[in-house]
Amino acid sequence: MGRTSNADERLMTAALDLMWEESYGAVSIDDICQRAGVKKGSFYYFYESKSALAVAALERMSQEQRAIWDEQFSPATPPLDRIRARCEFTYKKQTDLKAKHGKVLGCPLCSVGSEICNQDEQIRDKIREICTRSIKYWESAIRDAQTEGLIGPGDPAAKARCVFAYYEGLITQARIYNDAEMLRDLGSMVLAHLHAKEPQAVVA
Amino acid sequence: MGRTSNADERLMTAALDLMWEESYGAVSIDDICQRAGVKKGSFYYFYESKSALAVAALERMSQEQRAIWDEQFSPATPPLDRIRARCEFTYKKQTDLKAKHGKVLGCPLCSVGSEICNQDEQIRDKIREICTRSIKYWESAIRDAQTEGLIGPGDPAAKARCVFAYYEGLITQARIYNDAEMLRDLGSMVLAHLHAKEPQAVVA
DNA sequence: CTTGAAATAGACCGAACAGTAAACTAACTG
DNA sequence: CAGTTAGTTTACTGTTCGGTCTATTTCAAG
Repeated sequence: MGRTSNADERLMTAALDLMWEESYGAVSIDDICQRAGVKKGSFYYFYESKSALAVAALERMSQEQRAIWDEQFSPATPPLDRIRARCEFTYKKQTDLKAKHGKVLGCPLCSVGSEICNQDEQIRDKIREICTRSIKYWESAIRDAQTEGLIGPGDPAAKARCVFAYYEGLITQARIYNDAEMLRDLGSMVLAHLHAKEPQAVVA
Repeated sequence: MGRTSNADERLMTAALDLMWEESYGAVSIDDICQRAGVKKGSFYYFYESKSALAVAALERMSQEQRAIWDEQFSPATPPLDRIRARCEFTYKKQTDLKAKHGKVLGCPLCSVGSEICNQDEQIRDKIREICTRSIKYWESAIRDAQTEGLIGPGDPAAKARCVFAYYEGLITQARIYNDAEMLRDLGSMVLAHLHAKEPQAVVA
């Protein structure tokens, strides 16, 4: 009944893209509407605020990425290979984004999260939720690696939080310095961080 | 000749505080003027824009911190102790900031840098400059530690960038999760990252 | 004490902003 | 095809924003 629309999805796409490229605060509702090809009236028909749209857009992104994460961190894959796969994917993705936008965009969880965590509770909570969810992938890989004796002992959850901080920290540096090549050896760097025995044990 | 004023310094203080607490984009010139007790006319007498003020405020902060860095990373101190001192200082500072503001504020270089690096070239360049400068402290400590055989070989500059990314990444996580206790063992975590032989080799 | 430079005050402007209201259009449903 | 519902459009509001302008105040040097 009634006419159909995908304006809500176009708005999510536009909002995520814009706040990823620039920042949450630098993007106005008018900007989002313009990029999405949606009029302001329709915006408020679907979302009550920019904040609500951001929450929806982040959750959608998280769900879209889920299959990729599940594949990369498949228990059928040797645990350290999972980490390497994730890191190589990230390097490739940041490289592609730079080719497309001329800028390294980094990770919106980190850039937007750090920007709004003291301003907007809804977005902050959603980002925390997504981060916590993704740390579970790292944690599981670390636990499996420990079981196989590939890395040393110690609380896998704590190690996962550290690896996540390192991983996101490097991506953030790549954004600030606009240099995707800082992520070329991301896999080796992360595995070295975990004290994993490595073919090349060079890069710190 | 003419009257004197410290309004320019009050503006720098207010601007840094506000964009540290919230974000660059969330703070208006009016907000800064109000907190500084300065009228808009005076603002534009001293600075040509919010961006110019931010650059000045960041540079001033960097200069004010310089003595602290020089002391913590004094070549008279054993290299790994320098790193530990810096990390303990950071933990204490973030704890104090949380007690004062009710929120973990993290590091403005990272939060503001990640926010505006694709928007404002002046601020971005200033932040890169300050980051690059502070990485030199880490690099020198790492090189000295290598000389003393405390950590393994490998390009000290690259290692320093990694440590910096890890250090800032952990601080960013503490901001997002509003949990200063994530930084309690910052020193041990950073030293473990560097594969330094440690009294307690537990935390990853 | 005078004079002029340094600094302040605050009114003002236009643009951009978030948000509203109501008329209008398209499509499915019976 | 008539009615209903979902979605769209546009014009409009009041506010906040960045930025300007000019009159005024303060102070220190001559």
